Amino acid sequence: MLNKIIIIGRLTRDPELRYTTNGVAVAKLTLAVDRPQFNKDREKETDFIDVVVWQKQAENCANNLGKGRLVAVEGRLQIRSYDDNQGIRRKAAEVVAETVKFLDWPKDRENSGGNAPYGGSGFGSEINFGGDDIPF
Amino acid sequence: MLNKIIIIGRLTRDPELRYTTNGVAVAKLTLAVDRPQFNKDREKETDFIDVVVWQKQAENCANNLGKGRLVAVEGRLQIRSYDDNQGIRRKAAEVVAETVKFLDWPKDRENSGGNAPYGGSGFGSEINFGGDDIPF
Amino acid sequence: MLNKIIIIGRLTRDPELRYTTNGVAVAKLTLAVDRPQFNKDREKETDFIDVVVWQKQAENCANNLGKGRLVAVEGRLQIRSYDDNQGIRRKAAEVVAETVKFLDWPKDRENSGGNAPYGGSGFGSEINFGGDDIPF
Amino acid sequence: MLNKIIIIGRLTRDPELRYTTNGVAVAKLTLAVDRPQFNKDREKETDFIDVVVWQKQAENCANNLGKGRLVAVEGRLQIRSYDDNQGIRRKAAEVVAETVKFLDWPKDRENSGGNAPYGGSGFGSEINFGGDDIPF
DNA sequence: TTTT
DNA sequence: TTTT
Repeated sequence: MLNKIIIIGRLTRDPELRYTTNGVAVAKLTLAVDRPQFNKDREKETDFIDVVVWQKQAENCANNLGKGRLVAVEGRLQIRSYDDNQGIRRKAAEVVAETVKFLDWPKDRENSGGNAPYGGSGFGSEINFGGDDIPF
Repeated sequence: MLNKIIIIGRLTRDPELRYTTNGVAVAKLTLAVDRPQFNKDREKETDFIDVVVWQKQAENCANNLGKGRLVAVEGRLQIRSYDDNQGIRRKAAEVVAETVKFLDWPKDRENSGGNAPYGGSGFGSEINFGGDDIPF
Repeated sequence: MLNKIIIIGRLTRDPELRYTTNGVAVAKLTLAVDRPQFNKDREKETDFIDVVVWQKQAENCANNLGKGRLVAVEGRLQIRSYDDNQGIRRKAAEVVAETVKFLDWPKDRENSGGNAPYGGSGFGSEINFGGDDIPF
Repeated sequence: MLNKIIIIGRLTRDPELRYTTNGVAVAKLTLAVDRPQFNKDREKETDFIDVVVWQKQAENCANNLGKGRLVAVEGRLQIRSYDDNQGIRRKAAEVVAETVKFLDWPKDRENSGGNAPYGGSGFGSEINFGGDDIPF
């Protein structure tokens, strides 16, 4: 019904860009997301979260991001099932990115992984009606 | 940079449907969102949040929702400036809905405000590539 | 840095309640979260997401929820590493719940997994139980 | 029922720190949150969002943030009603912060508005100060 | 396997 | 102005 995740973290490595057999770009990132550290005595804990980015955003990430970069990812949590090389059913979790924002761009020049996957928006669509105002 | 809100609440009244001069449907909902009540002695507190829904989703809401219905809204917080009837600059806050989910539909037959504002998606786009698998 | 997920879905089975060796209650839920279906021809796709709930909320869930119930979970995505029975390093993904809301309670009498930020959990509290592991 | 907002933006001015009559620290920030710009021809649009931060986090923000700084705020949208100086009922919208993350700290030394869920705030803590009002 |  |  609803599945929304927002994470901020740093890339543990450069993005990995591939293309599907249909020629669609897809990039894989891994984000290190530190957990809040309430107890200074305990060692730092980190979740390493795989992120999948599609299409133009994938190429933007591949071209503009690298290991160590800070990003915000908004997307959904996807649980994939697959059979490993011994034929055992395994599950893989990854975040399918809707948007990727670059947070530590030098001097913050405008910076995002490229929204609008279809040339459309999905969001903020109301700003595309040629200046229509809300009639209330 | 990022502006994402998710609220669950009940409609305080029936949706109000209008059309812009360009013929675009837009609905206005008000949601009563109860705050968590930590202290049973204190009276219940509620935020009444205005929600704006566009296009096909607007008509879906107008046709299917009514006062008292429970919905989940995902969108962004928009702060609009306007001049009141005395010429004083005022601010209005509203949530511009990206998606509206109907949560108390009888028997939960599939139920949403209608996504895909442009026929495109904006989200979950990766499921539209004709069955392409992630090549990792 | 930031790790926030919100999902709405139905329990695929009754909650499983256990206690850590330190006596802390922990419940495990699995949620079926349907993906938005843009193409009516494709079959419905669903993510099955494991959710871990701690303390009083865990007992509330165990006492009040059952298979098929609709809930909203807010929490964080946790990636755990472990060695399987062949000594191979595996990863498990689960949502650690901050709050669980019951959405289809009969007549919607007040309904939540039990918040109680003071002395209760708030968020991430589960990481402070002296090293208790999830007993599943 | 559920009310969660996450915004990333820059402070339009230095934080304003005050204390309630009960001695509780509260800071007010205003964030400029740029909307995604799908159409390069249209001028940039920005939402200016008021944020209220309580307790230790308020002092952390006042001591460490200034105009122009980039932050991520997680919290809830609060709609307050009040009477203006002409006795007219007005509404004010603000985000009550649960956490504030500093995103452009020099060299990213550890950096947050101060979480501390225990004895600290967690979420919604601001509603437990014996009726203290926001002193702005 | 991991980032600052 | 307000929902269960």
